[in-house]
Amino acid sequence: MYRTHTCGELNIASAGSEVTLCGWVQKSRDLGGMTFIDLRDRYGITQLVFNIDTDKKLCEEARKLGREYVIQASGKVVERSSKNLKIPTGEIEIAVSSLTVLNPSELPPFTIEDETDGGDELRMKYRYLDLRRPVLKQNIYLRHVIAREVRKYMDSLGFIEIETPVLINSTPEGARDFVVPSRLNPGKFYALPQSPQTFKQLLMAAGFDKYFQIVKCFRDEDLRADRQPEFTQIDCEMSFVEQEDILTTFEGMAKHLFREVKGINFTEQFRRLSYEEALNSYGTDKPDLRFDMKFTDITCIVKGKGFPVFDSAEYAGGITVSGCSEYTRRQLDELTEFVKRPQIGAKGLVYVRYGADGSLKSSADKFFSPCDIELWAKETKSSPGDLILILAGAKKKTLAALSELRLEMGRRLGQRNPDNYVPLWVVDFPLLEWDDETQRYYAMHHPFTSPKPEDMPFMDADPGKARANAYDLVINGIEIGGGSIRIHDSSVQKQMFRTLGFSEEEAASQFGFIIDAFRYGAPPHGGIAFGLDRLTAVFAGQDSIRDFIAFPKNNAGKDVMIDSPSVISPKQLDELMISVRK
RNA sequence: GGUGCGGUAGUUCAGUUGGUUAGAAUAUCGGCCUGUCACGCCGAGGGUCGCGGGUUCGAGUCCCGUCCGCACCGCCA
Repeated sequence: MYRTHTCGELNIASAGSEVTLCGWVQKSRDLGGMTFIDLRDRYGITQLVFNIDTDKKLCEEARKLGREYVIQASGKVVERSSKNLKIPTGEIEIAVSSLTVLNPSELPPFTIEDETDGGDELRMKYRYLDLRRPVLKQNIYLRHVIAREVRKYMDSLGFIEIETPVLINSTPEGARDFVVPSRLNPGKFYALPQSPQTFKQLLMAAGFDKYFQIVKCFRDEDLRADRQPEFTQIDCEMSFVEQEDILTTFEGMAKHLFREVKGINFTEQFRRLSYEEALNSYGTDKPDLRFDMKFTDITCIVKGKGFPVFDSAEYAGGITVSGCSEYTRRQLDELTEFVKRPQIGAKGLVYVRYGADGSLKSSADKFFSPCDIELWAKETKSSPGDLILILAGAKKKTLAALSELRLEMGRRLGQRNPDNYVPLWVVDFPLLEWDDETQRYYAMHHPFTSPKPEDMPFMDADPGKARANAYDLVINGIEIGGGSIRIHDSSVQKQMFRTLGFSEEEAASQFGFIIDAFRYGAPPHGGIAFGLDRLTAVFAGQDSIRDFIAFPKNNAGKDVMIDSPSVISPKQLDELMISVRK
């Protein structure tokens, strides 16, 4: 037996007992006559002590131990004469009587500490060392706990976890697929699933009325801090349900997770916003509702006064920032620069300072009378001490820019506290989205999403107006999950394919199996999928999902530790009947 | 495909207007030290300034190109 205890479990109650611990040398403090060693494992740190008076030879050996040596130490648990109350094991130490080096270590390229001296790039290259750091261990553990609690909750409701295949077919809709050549079928390719969407619907047709799966999904698109080419979904589907059933069931799951993982009890129902409300009030379909700062549409009242910027604008909207009327010229210039960045793309920023004394001073005073400005202040429900920020231009772009500005102001006012959680359902998404480039409609969610029955008449006349039985769960401005009630009626499905511009043949060749299946009695069904990586990051109050994945990819989709992707041998290419263009 | 920021000691960074031998912290190594826990004190070693080219008497610093990293836009049903 290598060890009797871990490095995180011994305390004052264990004093006097003989124990054996294994772990890594985190740090040694050599005081001359005595040497202290912090021994680290997954569970914590326990101090070892060596005294030259007790055992000179052993003490000499201890002095030679380098960082990250793997050792085994036996001895007696003793109460410390000077305690460290910062760590759980800080009241005791091990008076070591025998020491074995299980494996020495070369000097690691960065320090294995929470406040490491290593940069991102280096840490990614030596990810297995990075993962030794307690902060990262906690992240990975948090992910495990969330997955465990998901399984507990789902099981308690009678859901069963079913695996679906990873080698499937490419479909042209949606994200780019990762493809895998088939050796047995030369010239043919599998694709990795972007989600198990069609398979979970087939499971409904098969009568598994409550399915879930914690499953890897793959999308060959550019990466972001919150987007990886392979990521994990909590994928769920239910039969004989309406939208309300899904929202209730999975709001329950979210509440269960908040309670069990974070100790937060949500007693009230989560807020709900329609897609349209979300867009008009916050400029985005995933608003951060930790603070309000709602948009006010002032297009009508600012037009026709001779200010060309406003007169030519399709939309003008403002936000009221409380308590910022004293913003300096420099701060306002900073905000102007912020919205003019190419990523945001506003042409400029109009502001009104509503002084504490009731005075109104705007950057467009030239064109507007005090009366006009007063009307703006009234319309935006501003009061003395506030700052009103106004953007104008093309509607879609301006709403998006104003949304970014709103988030920036929320951040500046400290209203985006990561320990505060505000979940939100966004509902009534549009069914379709027009694409200018290809001059056709695309399914906003996917082509199996059902239209709202009352919007069916739009399908032929004005498809852009049709709303879907689709919903997203948003927490603190992060899209955590989304789903829909699916189409189970083959005539509706045919109508959908028609609206998307698919011929019967195209629909049959791409989705024939699901169309076929639905001819044999598919139940009404719907579902939802949550991003486990994002959910974990949000629970830890972080923006990037990379530190919640044991072995993530970098910005360019590479794993720098194993140097992937890489070239394959001519022999392999030959077997796959593939030639690579030079 | 595009925008921005960055690349200097093992590591994290500083480096002024282009000017002497490129610095600090930390890590490492050696010495001292019996209650440390960010131990302390003394000393030492450690540099292809990402790479290539250009301007200049002289380039870490300016210019061009290129590679790499991060964030973002496009993209992500």
